[in-house]
Amino acid sequence: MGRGKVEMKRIDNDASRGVTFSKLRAGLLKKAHELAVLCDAHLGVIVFSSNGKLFDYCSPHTSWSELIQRYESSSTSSSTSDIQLQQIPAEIERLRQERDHLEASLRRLTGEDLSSLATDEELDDLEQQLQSVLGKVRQREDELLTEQLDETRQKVQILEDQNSFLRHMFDEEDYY
Amino acid sequence: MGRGKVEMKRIDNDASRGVTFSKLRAGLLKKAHELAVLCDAHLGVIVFSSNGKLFDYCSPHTSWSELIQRYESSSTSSSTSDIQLQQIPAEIERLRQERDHLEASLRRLTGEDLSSLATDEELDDLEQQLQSVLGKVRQREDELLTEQLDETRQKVQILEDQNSFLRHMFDEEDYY
DNA sequence: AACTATTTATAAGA
DNA sequence: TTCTTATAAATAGTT
Repeated sequence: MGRGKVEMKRIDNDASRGVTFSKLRAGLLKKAHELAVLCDAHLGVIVFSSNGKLFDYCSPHTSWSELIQRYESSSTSSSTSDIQLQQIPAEIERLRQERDHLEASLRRLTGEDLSSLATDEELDDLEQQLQSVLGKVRQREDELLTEQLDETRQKVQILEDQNSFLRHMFDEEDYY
Repeated sequence: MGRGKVEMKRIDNDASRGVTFSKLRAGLLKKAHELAVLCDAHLGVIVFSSNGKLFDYCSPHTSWSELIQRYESSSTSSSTSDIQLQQIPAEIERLRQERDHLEASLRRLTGEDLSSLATDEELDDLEQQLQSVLGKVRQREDELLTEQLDETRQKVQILEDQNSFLRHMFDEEDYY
């Protein structure tokens, strides 16, 4: 990509290898981010330059320990005999599934992923649910307003009493 | 890159997200290989699709255990070499917090915990959000109806054609 | 799974 | 190093 093609082999010249490294590394991490965001993938990239400097990327809502654990459980069948250690990954997997499920519910409820609701009936249910929540919200707003009105009325009452008292005192003073 | 720009947000449609995932994943791994070969870098990429399938790349003359070890010693000053055991409790904690946060968001959005929204303004924001989702849902319902109408009209067209053809055949038969 | 109109990445030059 | 620009490459929408 650029003014000319490049052969797929190590760039000999030290300086241009460094420059190209910076450019390609930036491009790679950007692409990684795009894949993560657009496709909702969990991913990570680790890069060491030829002189040992580290660069890395990890998708949102992901961590390297998650990636490495999932990698190991996907690619190898562990033969560890330690029961406690074996139960930890199960707990992690349970939490991940719970999280993924909650994320999906949230997306549905915020209308971010309506395409997963294919039928009239499902959409109708969601509409009902939203209407019901909207009703609750409005009711809560009413309550809040009523409370505020009550408070304010009480204040008015107190102030009127004070006012009347002061006026009375003032009137009495006039007699002297 | 392509016929149109794409917003940097999760692709809602399941099918196109899958297609895009395949394309972008292939691109990412190719770029990773270019960086490794051209610039003599040691690098690795791990990708999990949103439905949990694993893909990975590791540069030539490199292994994941090497990358992880170097990553550990580059990014932390810890001398323990087992990244997994060290980070498991943190990972569990991270997932729990993420889950709790999602649960809280969901409760707010379903109106189960409106008492946590104390001010008029917060309630108003929620009302706005719900209205907006409701709008999207109704729009989606309309789309669905329109699609169904189109399909049905096409069926009518096809049946009318067949009908007319059959009628024609029948008429011709009468001549004999 | 192919095709192409476009967008994006980047090699070379300044 | 950073900016520019011509060109190669990737890919979004389409078939």
